This record gives sequence, structure tokens and C-alpha cells, in this order.
Amino acid sequence: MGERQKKLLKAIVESYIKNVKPVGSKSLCKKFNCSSATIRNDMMYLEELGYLEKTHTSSGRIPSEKGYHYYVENLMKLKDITGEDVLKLQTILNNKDLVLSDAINKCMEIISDITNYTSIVLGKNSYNNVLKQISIIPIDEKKVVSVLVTNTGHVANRQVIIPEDISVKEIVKTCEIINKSLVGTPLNEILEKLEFVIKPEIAKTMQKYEELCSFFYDAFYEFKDLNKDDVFFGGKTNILKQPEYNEPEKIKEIIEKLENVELVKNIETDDKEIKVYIGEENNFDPDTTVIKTSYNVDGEVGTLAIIGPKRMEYDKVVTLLNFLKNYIER
Amino acid sequence: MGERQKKLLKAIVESYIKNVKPVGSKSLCKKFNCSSATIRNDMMYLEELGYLEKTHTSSGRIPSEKGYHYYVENLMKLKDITGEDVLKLQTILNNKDLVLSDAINKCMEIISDITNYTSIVLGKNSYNNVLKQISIIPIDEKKVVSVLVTNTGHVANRQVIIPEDISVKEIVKTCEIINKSLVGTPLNEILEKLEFVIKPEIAKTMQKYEELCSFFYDAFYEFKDLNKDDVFFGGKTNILKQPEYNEPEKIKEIIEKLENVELVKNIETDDKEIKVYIGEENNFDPDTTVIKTSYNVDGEVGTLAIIGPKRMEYDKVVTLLNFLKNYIER
DNA sequence: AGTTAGCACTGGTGAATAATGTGTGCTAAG
DNA sequence: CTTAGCACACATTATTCACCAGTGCTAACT
Repeated sequence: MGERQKKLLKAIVESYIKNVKPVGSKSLCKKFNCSSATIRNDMMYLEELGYLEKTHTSSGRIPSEKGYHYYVENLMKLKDITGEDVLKLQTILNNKDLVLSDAINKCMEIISDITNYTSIVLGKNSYNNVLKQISIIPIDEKKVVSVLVTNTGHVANRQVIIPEDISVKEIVKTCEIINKSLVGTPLNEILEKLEFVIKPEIAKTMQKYEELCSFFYDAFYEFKDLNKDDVFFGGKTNILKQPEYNEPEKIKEIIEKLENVELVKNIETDDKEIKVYIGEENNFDPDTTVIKTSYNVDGEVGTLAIIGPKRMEYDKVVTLLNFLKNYIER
Repeated sequence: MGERQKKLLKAIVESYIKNVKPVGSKSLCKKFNCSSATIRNDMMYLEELGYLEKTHTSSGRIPSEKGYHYYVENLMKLKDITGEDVLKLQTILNNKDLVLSDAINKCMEIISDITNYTSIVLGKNSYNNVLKQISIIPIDEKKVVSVLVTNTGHVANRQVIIPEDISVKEIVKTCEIINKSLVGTPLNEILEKLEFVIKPEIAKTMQKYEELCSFFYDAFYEFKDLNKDDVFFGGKTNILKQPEYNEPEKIKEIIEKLENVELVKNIETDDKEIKVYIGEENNFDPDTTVIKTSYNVDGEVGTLAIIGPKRMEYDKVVTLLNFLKNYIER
């Protein structure tokens, strides 16, 4: 691919990103100081290589997924990190009163607003977290609330019904034993340890050790969530402002997917780089591009993702994500 | 309005609800054993009274908002509480392992699924709740987590940064005092009591009482949320399956509104009856009907709401809501 | 007085047609 | 290698036409 062809591909991608409509040969004449026929010849060549496509036999060209890819990897230039957008982000990030996750969420919300794409934060709430404390708080004769706190300050709670044959006293006592023995245990090992450490231990002193363990199994069960992704959307529906979402079925399709928690959680990544997944190669929606990266701040890890049309302002998004990621990771 | 005219209005409303298209005079001939001209005469009369409308000069009639209203109040018959739908609800409601709010949410989800309308539960999390316990759990040198539990078992938590000039010890001690003095206090009075009860009390024994109170003010501040509505959607986008949502703008408009938390929270009601708000008279969206009612189960109160097109299966929705409300309130 | 048949009329719907414009591929000449 | 010129392809839009479902009105009928 010659130099002019590269420039041409770049021009076509950028024009299409900006103007949404297929770009024809004539529109590029002045820019390249040559006739439309020349442009057409190059276009044909780029199409043969698979970088361009036509929507119908005599339309202008649009970039193929391969074309976008080439653009992202070889042609685009990251923007300078300046301007009011970045200023907004900095203001938030410098606010020391904000807990990290809140700051990240707010930043992603802003990025969503200035780009009109949908942003997602998948905070792996307590990846690698260990138990800091568990409390049992009796609510009435039939119910207690169990509250679990991790070493990073995440909290989960659950209401549990007290089985008829157990007394609150026994529960509280068992809870104390658990606190003594299990503090420092990674969350995902808690259930296991409950069975193989706690049960034998309380078997010595308590009659109803089976029932008690089963009760705590119950109480801990939903805390698994702490290990799961916590999903935050910044401007969930901003992507609908993109002109590609102009027909009912397309809108409903994307909304459906954004509401599908399982699908969204799939976006999670632990890739330290910012990766761009265009169309078919993301497993979210073949008509979109997903740009994502992980972050890791003092063991608090998660995923930042932006979902937009394939015709996305790649340079802008990558620049912003890059800035945010670097800033929070210092 | 004569007897036949009432029957006619009923037939028109029900036909339109079912078939979505304006109903013409001829389609009702057999049912009323008369000619289309007769029907037309009655239709004209009903239109004069404001119960019917035309979409254009020579279309069939559709019910006006006034017409729907008359239908709901005078014409429709509640369905029998039978069938598999109700069975599904009962199964959930009989599951004793489910906490009330979860059971309600699941039921509303089912109602949304069988009707294809959007259902909302606004659980006033802890209306009238009082403080049961507050704990301070140190996370590291700079952070603590405050955990607040209410008498109904609701939990709120918040990470707070420790001001430089206060020690964790002092915080924990103050916390104990708060627990002694403030347990039983309604949540919305906590901040007030912090100022006028706690501050004077700790002023006796602690030097930095000002700073400590300010710290706890901070720690409590977001717990106000507990007094706010907790929004749950059952099948948020089910309403999009209704044929009226067949153009991009309409879809985007309703999605926008459903994403607008403030607007949704406005739906809240404390009306014990099931009320139907058709079109302009609901302040959510003039093209929809909102059917809502409050529930109150042992002091746990909230709002159940269904949002659908004005052309809604009023009898079905009211019947289902009625069943659910009565069942949970025993 | 209420009901009905008949008729002219209105507006929506869908198919067919035509006109226009934007773009292409190809060829041949510069 | 570049360019002008030309025939062709397809999307878009507007126009027309026929059709249909429905109405309002009038006059006749029970």
C-alpha cells in the first residue's frame, strides 16, 4: 500500500466517522490534488485489499472492519491531552473527598456525555478482597441481618430468616468464632472454610453445629456477589444519539443488550492495554465497537469500557481512556 | 347515555385495546344486531360527549382519554382471580425463604412479562425506620466504613476518610455513645440529634467534639438515601413490545424517561386504592397510562406501578395489582 | 322516533412510474 | 501513471393512480 493510499484510507475513515455517509471519489479531489478517477483507482485497490466496502454497486465507499482496524493500528494519531474535556476529568479526579470508584464512575459519565457513546465500569468490587469483619444484627425474633466488610471497605449485607430450632444466642456465638478464625480469608474461600474449619471447631462446643453452619452458609451465600462485577453505566442510552440508531429494531436490539446484565458483564477484561474490538470481534454486538481496558489501583481492579458504533471517534476515545487509566493508576 | 351506547363504548374500547386499529361501524353490526348506520349514529353521539375520537375525518373511532376513563370507572369488569398467571404469583408469595421486597419484585417482574408493560416498585426502603445499630469498621489508617442498620433490617454503608486530627479511637468511642443514645431514633432525625444531643454529650469528655460531630455528620450524610425510594424495574423495556412503539423518536422518548430516576421516583404514591392515571393526567408521559397503588406491610411501605400505553388491558392489570396488594398485606 | 339503505365524499395505503442525482467501472487518450 | 468521458447502477423522491375502509347525510321504511 503506497503512501497516498494510506492517506486516502485515513481520509475516508475520518470522513465517514464525521459525516456518516459513504464517501465518494469526487469529494476527495481537492484534498489530493488529483481527479476523481485517480481516487477511484486507489479506492478500487483498497477495496481489493479488503479495507473498503460499498453499500451497493454504485455508492461511495465505507471502511470495512479491517479498514477500521488498519486505521486504529497504523493511521490514527492520538490527540493531545488538553482542552476542557480533560479539565473536567481532572477536577473530579482531584477531588479528594470522592471514593475512587465514585470518581471513576463520574469520569466515565463525562466521557459518555462528550462522546455520545455508552460507557460502562465493571468494578470487580472486591477482587482479592479478604474478610475484615462479619456482624450479625438481630432484627426481630425471626430475622437477622448479616453484614460483611472486606479489607478494602466494601460492604455486603443480607437478611436471613432464623431457622426455628436455632437461637440468636447460638448464632452470635458462632459469629464470634467465625470472626476469630476467618478474618483475613479471601472471600471466595469463605464457604469452603466454613465447612472444613468452622464446622469442626464449633462441633466441640455446640450441639446444633450442622444447623448453624447451614445457617451461615445461607448468610454468606449472596456475598459471592462481592466477587462479581458491579456494573455502572454512564449515560446508558447516549449511544442512541448516534445516527445509526434510527430504526425501531436497531434501537430495541441495543437496548435489549444493554439491559442484559450477563452480556454486559462479559465485557470484563484484565488486559492492561487499551484494546479496540470492532464489530464481529467483540462479543457484545456486531454492529458496535467496544473499547476497553482494565484498571488496577492498589488492588482495586475493574474494567473501563466504551461502546459506540463502529464508526467511532477512535482517537478521541482512546485518548480519553488512556488519560483516565493513567491518571488513576498514577 | 343509553344502555346500548354504554355497551357500544365498552365494545369499542375493548376492540381497540385488542386490535390497536380504529374501530369502524361495520365491524360491530353483528354484535349489536343492527346496521352500521345505527352504530354510526350512536358513535356520533359518543363523540359529541367526548368519549370517542377520530384519527382523521373518515377513520374509525378510538377512545379518548375521557372514554378510557369512563370505561375504567363504569364499564370494565375485573377478571376472576384464577388461571396460571395468578398461580405463578402465588408460588412466589408462598416461598417463605424470600424476603418481602424480593418477593414483590419478582411478582412485578412476572406481571410485566405477562402483560408486556413496564412495572416499577418504589420501595420506600425505610420509611419510618429507626436506627438499630451503627458500626464503625476501620479499613486502614485513612479510611473507615460506617455501617448503619435499621429496625427493619435495611443496611446502608459508606466509606469515610478520617480527618487528620482525629484518631480512630476517638471515633469508635463516639460511635459507642451514639449507639447508646440514638438507637430508636427515626432516620430523618439523626442528623438533628447528632447536633443537639450527641454534641453536648461528648463535649463533656472529648476535646475535639466539633471535629468528631462533623465527621459523623459526614458519615451519616448519605444514609439519607435510606429514606429515599429504592427503584426496581421489572422488565424495564417490556413496554417497547407494544405496537405504539414503532418509531425511533417514541422509543427514545420513553427510554429517556425510564432512565430518568427523578421522574420515575415521582410516580410514588401513598394512595391505598389502585388508581389509574390515563395520558395527560399522569405526570410521567402523556402517551402512557400509569396504574399505581401503595402497599404497606408491617410498616414497610412502597409503591407498585405499571406503565403501559393508554390502550392498556385495564381489567387485567388492575386485577393483578389488586391480587398482589391484597395478598402481601394479608 | 328510531332504524336502515343508499350515496357522495374523505383520507390512508400501496403499487407503479418517472425523474433526479450520486456514484461507479471502464476505456482510451494525454 | 493520470485523466476525461461515457454508460450504467442504485438509492431517493415525487407523482400518479386505484383501492379501500370508513364517514356524514338524506330519504325512506317500520
